[in-house]
Amino acid sequence: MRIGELARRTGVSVRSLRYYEEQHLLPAVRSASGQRQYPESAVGRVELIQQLYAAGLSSKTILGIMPCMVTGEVTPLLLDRLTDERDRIDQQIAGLTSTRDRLDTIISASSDLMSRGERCTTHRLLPGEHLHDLCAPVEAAK
Amino acid sequence: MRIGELARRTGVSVRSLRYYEEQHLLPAVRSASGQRQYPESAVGRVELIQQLYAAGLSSKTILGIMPCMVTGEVTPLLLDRLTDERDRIDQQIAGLTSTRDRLDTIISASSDLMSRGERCTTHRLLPGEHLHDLCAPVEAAK
DNA sequence: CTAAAACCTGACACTGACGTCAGAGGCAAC
DNA sequence: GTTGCCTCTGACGTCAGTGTCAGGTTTTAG
Repeated sequence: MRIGELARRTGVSVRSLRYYEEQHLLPAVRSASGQRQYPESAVGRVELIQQLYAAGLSSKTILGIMPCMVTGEVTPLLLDRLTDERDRIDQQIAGLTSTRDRLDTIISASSDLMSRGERCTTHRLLPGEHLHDLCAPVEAAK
Repeated sequence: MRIGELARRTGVSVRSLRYYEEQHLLPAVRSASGQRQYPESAVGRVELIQQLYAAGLSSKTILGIMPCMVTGEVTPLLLDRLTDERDRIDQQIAGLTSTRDRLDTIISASSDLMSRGERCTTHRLLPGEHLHDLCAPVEAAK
């Protein structure tokens, strides 16, 4: 398969695929004329790369854990890296969940109040202060 | 409070605080000599900004939803924005969870095998292919 | 055979949230 | 006053992943 088809099938730009090769994430065999040739398995590999990118891993980090997916051997070092990343993602999820809940609280309270025709002006968003304390411009400091 | 203290108390760099002001996320009152003065409430505000940044919101997006936290009035438009962001975060969490599970599967299986002194060489990472299919360099294509 | 479409390399542009540096002024302690 | 730390503005640097363009070769369709 050539690069254009792989791009179409994965929804990833040709430019990105070349970049992945540059980062040694997606090796490609070259035809006599120098064109990149990919096997079927490249589709899944690109999707894996995209997923890891979406999870906030850098190309260097992906490269670091790729060997275990390439050779199928999981050394203790690789296992450590995988565990580190998993834990990082767990933390990220925790943070996102907390942010989500915070937004959700506002959304529920607001739509609740709005449905009763009231204006939400006193709901606490930040600990220890009321909404209007956040009004710009910030007033005189201590 | 001056910028240095705010930086220390929030763990955010002075540069970032100035950047937040530039983005109209964190207004500051100026002393006669031009130095920024922040009220106590700025601490919570900075933390909120950081949390939203961590959730992947851009400064423009944060600015877009900030009014409801500033004026305390939640217009239907703002409610829409909040809901959009909450939904986006939900999707992000879903993606991360799936990635996490994927890593976790590898981790469990590998440590399992390693504890039995075996080498993990056939565990399926990508649908339809075995690990060693991912070996670089990729072999001849169709 | 020829034109269009796809591919190649190399390079520069861009975005966003900062880091960093230069040069200048402000402020408290001694 | 002067020493030393804090702050100011302005500007350029960084990083990662991509977009985009130029100028040239290869493949494919008619």
